[in-house]
Amino acid sequence: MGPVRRIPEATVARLPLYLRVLEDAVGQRMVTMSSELLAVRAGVNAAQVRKDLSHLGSYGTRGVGYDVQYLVRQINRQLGLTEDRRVAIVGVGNLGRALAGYQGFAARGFRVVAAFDADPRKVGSGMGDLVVRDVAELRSVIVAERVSVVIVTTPAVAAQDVVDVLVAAGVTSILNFAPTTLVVPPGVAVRQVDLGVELQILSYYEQQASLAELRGG
Amino acid sequence: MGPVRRIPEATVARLPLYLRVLEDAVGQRMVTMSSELLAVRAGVNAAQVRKDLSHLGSYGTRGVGYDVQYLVRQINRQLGLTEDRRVAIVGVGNLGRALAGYQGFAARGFRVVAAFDADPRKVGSGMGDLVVRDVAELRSVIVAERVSVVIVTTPAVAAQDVVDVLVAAGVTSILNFAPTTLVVPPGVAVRQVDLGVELQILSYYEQQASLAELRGG
DNA sequence: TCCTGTGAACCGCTTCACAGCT
DNA sequence: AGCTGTGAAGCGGTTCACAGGA
Repeated sequence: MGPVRRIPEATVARLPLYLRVLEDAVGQRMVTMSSELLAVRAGVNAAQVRKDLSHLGSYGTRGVGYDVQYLVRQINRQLGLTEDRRVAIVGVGNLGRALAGYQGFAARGFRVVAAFDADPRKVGSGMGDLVVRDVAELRSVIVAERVSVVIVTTPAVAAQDVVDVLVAAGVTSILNFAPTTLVVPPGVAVRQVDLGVELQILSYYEQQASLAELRGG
Repeated sequence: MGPVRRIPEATVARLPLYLRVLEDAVGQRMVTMSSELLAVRAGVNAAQVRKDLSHLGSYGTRGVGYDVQYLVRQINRQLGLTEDRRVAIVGVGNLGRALAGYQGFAARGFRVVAAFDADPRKVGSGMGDLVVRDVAELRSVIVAERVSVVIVTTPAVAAQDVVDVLVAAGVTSILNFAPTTLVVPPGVAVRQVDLGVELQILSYYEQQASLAELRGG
C-alpha cells in the first residue's frame, strides 16, 4: 500500500542506518540497491528492510531494487532532515566539549548554536566559535536562537532541573547523557545515552562468555 | 521459581538502571524498596520490575519489598561487576579523550588501562596518566594488559579493521562509537552508540510534533 | 527470472490480574 | 493489609513464504 502516517518506533530507529548505507552507496556511484544488499550492509534481515521501507511507500521496483538517490531523499524527508536543525548543549564538561566539536553532527545537518554551563568560571569562555552562556539564560536563549534539539551533558543531579526549564521553554527533543531517568510530559521525546550502562551490559555478556569458556573448554 | 541461568536481553539492559536507583537508595539510608517505588524511579512498570528481578531469584519479601543492599549485591554479581574490568580505548579524538576521563566509568569499576591511535603525532603523547600507543601494538598490549572491554572511537572507515584485530586478540566486548555497522563472529558482544543516529531519530519526532501542532492548534 | 510488497505465523517482551506469603 | 511472584493475555515487532509486478 501507499505511505502511512504512523511509522513504528523500531522502524524509525533503523531509518538512519539505511540512510547511512545509501549515502555511502551514492558515493560509490550505485544507482539501485536490493533489499538484500541494504540488509547486509545495515546488519539486519532483508524482509525487515522491505517491511520498513514499505512504511514510507512503495518506492522499490520489483526485479530491480530501490533507486538509491530517490530513497535517500524519501528517508531524509521522513526524518525531517531536509532543513538544518539548531542544537544547544547544556553542560560543558569534557563530554559536552567533545560533542560540540563532533563532526558527525555537522555532517548530518545539526548545528550547535549555543552552549550553557552553571559554573561561573566556564561562563564566558570560548568553545569552538561559541561563547559558553549561563544556565540562567537557558530559557531566553533557547527561544531566541530557535533551538529545537537540546543535548544534556550535566551532572546527574542537575539534569532534571535543566530539563524542566527546557520543557517550559517549549523544547520537545532531548538527548540526555546524564546518568539519570528523566521525567517529561507526553509529547516530549527523550533519547537516553548512558555510557556506564552500556559498559555494565557488556560486562554481563563478558561474564557469560567466561562462564561458557569454563564449561565448554 | 529460583534463579535462572538465561536472563532476557531486555532485562539485562534494565538491571543497570535498577542498580543506579538502588545505590541512590543506599545513600538515602533506605533499607527496603517496593517494586512500585523502584519502578517509578527507574521509569518503568512495577510488574516489569518484579518480573525482571524474578529472573535473578526470589529476593523480595511479600508485604515488605526488596532488601536494598542485598539486591545491590545480587545485581552486581549478575552483571559481573564484582571485580574491576580493564578497558582500552582505540581512537584518541575529542570523544576518545572525553571518554578516557569520564568519571562515570571509574565510579562503576571500569578502569581505562590503555589508549591507541593511528596518528603518529598522537602516539607517545599523554592522556591523563596514560601514554597513547600505536594501533600497531593493539594486539600485544590488549593481551598483556588483560583488557576485557574495548571502546572504539575511530573514524568509521577504520573501525572494522580495528575490530578484526580486537576479535583476533580475543576481545569479546566492544562499545562502538564509530558510525558504521560492525561485523563480528558469534560470541562477541557489540553495543553501538551512534550520536548522529540519535539526533536523527529525535528529528523525526520533532517533525511529528510540529505537524501535530499545525493540525491540532 | 528477479526482487518487491505483504499477509500470516511466530517470537520475545510487557502488562494484567491474582494467588500466595508475611 | 501489603507486596511479591507468576501464569496468562496482549502487543509490537520480526521473519517466513509467496503472490505479483518488472
